[in-house]
Amino acid sequence: MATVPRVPTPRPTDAELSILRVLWERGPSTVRQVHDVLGRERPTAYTTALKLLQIMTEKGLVERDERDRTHVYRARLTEEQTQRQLVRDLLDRAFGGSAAKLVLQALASRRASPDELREIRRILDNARQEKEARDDRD
Amino acid sequence: MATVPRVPTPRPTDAELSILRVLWERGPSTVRQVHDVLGRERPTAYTTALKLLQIMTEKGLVERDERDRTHVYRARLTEEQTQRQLVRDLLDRAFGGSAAKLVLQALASRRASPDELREIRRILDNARQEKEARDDRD
DNA sequence: GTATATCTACGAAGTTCTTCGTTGACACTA
DNA sequence: TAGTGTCAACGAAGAACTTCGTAGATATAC
Repeated sequence: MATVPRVPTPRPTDAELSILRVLWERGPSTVRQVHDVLGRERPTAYTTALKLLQIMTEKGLVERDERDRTHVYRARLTEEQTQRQLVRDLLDRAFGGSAAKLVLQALASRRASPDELREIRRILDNARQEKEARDDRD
Repeated sequence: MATVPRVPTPRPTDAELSILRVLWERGPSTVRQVHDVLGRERPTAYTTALKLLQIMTEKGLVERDERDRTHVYRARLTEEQTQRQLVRDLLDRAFGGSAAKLVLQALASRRASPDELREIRRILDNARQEKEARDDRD
């Protein structure tokens, strides 16, 4: 019986994030599968992926199914949850909590495509409508 | 004569970022001044700030004026440049390069104030106008 | 001038991060 | 069943990060 790690999951490190990306894309995976995907970008030893996944299990970043001899790992938080956590973290560490500044730099750092601009506009409209709904209700 | 590091400045660590925040706010500062500001949040030894600033000088994150016995440090990149770098980095590491997703999570992670929403709208309008200007020109 | 305070430089300890080799258990196959 | 391959576990090495103490130089105060 795996113990369920309490408390807030720590911010994933760079290597841990690269593993999470694989798990989000592939779904629950074995060490072998994770290692194979990572190896396409940058070859590393099998035990590197294994060790990382073991540590991530201790930290509560992933969960491990040990029923078979070959264990199966899956991300504990969704991609969106982790993204939100990372954004909040960056907001605090480097943007004084100003979401507007972060958006500004997001648009400046990489030219957003027209599709993306449309998408962002849609998000903003939704945010406004939600706010109006809240105001009407209150 | 201090050698000017030519490599791209590395991503600042957490402690380094907290020092950069002080330098951006105060402008060029001595170790003592940086240490005093940091100490208000979390007391540390004077030499901790000193060592950090020495390392940051080697990395090229800050520049040091050694003309006086008491050296004066200043951030090598502006706050905006660093923010852009950090956003780009996070975009690559966790968002598959999608600025729209990052904006979405920025709005979700911390309820943006009406002022901020207005500001973000303004930014978007500017982005659109710039694009139209480009299209007209081309 | 001597004592006191302040500054930089240096080294080192303790932690985390990343990588890998080795070992022993288990599975498959000829 | 002997040999080959795969797996998890473990330890350890090396780098980076963060913290601080000590030493030596220099300025300041009495």
